[in-house]
Amino acid sequence: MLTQITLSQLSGFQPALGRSEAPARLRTSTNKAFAGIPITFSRNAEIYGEEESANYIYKVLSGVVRSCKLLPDGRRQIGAFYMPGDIFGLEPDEVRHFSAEAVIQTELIALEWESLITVDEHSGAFLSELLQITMKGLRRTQAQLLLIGRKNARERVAAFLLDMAGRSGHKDIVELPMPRHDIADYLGLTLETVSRMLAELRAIGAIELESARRVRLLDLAQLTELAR
Amino acid sequence: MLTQITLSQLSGFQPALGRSEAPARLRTSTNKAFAGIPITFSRNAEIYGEEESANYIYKVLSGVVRSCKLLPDGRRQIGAFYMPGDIFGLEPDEVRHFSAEAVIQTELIALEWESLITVDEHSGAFLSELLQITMKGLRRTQAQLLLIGRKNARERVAAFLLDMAGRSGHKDIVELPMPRHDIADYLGLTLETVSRMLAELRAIGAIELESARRVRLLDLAQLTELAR
DNA sequence: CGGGATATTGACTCTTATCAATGCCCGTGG
DNA sequence: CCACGGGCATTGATAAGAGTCAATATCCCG
Repeated sequence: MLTQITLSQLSGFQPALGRSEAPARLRTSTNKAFAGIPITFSRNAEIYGEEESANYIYKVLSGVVRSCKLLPDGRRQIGAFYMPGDIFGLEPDEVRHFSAEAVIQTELIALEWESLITVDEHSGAFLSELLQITMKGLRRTQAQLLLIGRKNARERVAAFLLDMAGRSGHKDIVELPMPRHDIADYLGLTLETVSRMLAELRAIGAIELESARRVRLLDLAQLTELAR
Repeated sequence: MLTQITLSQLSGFQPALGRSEAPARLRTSTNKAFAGIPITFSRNAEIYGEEESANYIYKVLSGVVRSCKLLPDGRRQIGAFYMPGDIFGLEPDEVRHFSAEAVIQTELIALEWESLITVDEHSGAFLSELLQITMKGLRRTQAQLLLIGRKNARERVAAFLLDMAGRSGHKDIVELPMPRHDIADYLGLTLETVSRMLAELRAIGAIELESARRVRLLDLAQLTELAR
C-alpha cells in the first residue's frame, strides 16, 4: 500500500522507541516511490559525507547522530548532535558542508528533498515547517557560538550537561551516548579538558559520575550558575 | 502612490550606494500600510535588543550591522556582520535572541514579518526565499563555529580578512568598518590579540596596514594557506 | 591644534593543549 | 570462570597560546 507522506507527518511522527513500526512507503509528486522503511546505521557509520550531494533530509527515530566538519590536519568540529525526533540534513545548496555519522546504532527515516520543495500545492505548509526547523537550528548554532567563543571550559561542560538533560526528558540523570572525544569536538575543547572539568564538577558536588557515560546532576542551581 | 512590495523585490533590490532612492511605500495583504522609507541608524545605535519582540525583518541598504549576544558579566559574542544587500532579523519565535546594532551610520529597509508569512497566495515564493536566506545564515554560522572552536588566532584573523575581501568585491583592499573590539568579539578573541595577529601578518608580508581600518592583502595564497 | 577614542606594543599570568602514564570497563576466547 | 586485550577515560607534568594589565602611540573629529 502506497501512502502519501508529508513533511508534517515526518515532523510530527514520534517513534515508538524500541519497537519497529510497520514499513511505510512514500510516493512523491514526481512519481518516484521509495521505501520509507527506517534505515539503520551502526556505531560510527557515515550517513553522508562532506561534498556529497544533498538529496535527502532525515529524522532520527532512535540513536544519536553527530554532524561534523574536518580540517585537513584532522581537527574536527561537531556542529550538532541530533536526538530522536530531530530533523537534519537540510542544505542551502546541492552539496553537503557537514558530514553526518551515527554516534551509536541509529534508526533514521529519510525523505527525498527535491520531492518536498517541488510540491506546489502543499509547499506553503512544507516550507513553513522547514523554515521553522532551520531557524531553530540557526538559533541553536548561534547559542553554541557564544558558548565556544566566550565561555571557559567549566562553563561549556556545565552548559552541555544541562542541555543534554533538557533534551533527554529526565531532569537529573543524563546519559551521554558519545565518547569524551565527541563532547570535546562539540565544545571546542580537548577530551582531557572535558574529563578534568567533569572531575572538577564532581569535586564541588555539582554532579556524580555513575559511570563515564552516565551523569547524575546533583545541584541544578549550581550547575546553572556555573554555565552562566 | 502605493506599491505592493514582495519579499522577492526586497531580496532582489540592490541599493544604489550613496544615493537615496525615492521613498517606497509598502502595502501588505492585511491592509496595514507602513512606510518603507529607508531608516537611518547612527553609529552604535541599537536596531533591536535581545528579548524584544521580532516584528520586522531588515535589509541593509548601506552601512554595516552587527548582531550580538551579551553575557551578564559583559562578555560579548558577535554572531554576524551584515553588509549591504544582506537580510537579517528572522527569528524562529516571537522574541529576539540577538540584538542588532549599527556599526557605522546605516540605512535599512524594514518589512513587517507577520504580513509576509500570512500572505497565502505568494507564501510559497516568500517562504522559499526566507528558507534559502536562513539556510545560508545557518551555513555561515556553522563555518564560524569551526573557525572559533578549532582554529588559532592567526588562522581566525586571516580567515576574517579573506571573508571580508570576498564580501566587499575588491579583491585586495579590505575596508574594516568595525573597531578591533568588534572583530575580536566576532572571532572569539581579545582586541589585543587581533591587533597582534595583524601585526604578525604584516611582519611576514601577507598584508599591509594602510591604516587601522584599511588593509591591503599582499599575498592571497599565503593568507589562504594561513587560514587553512 | 587639542583631546578622546581607538590601536599598538610590552611584560606577565593563566587557562587549556600537549604529551605521557595509568586505570577502568567490557567483550572475547581459552 | 578468569585472563587477556583493546578502546576509552582519568590523571599528571609541562608547554604554548591567548588573556590581562598597563604604557604609549595614533588617528580622527571637533
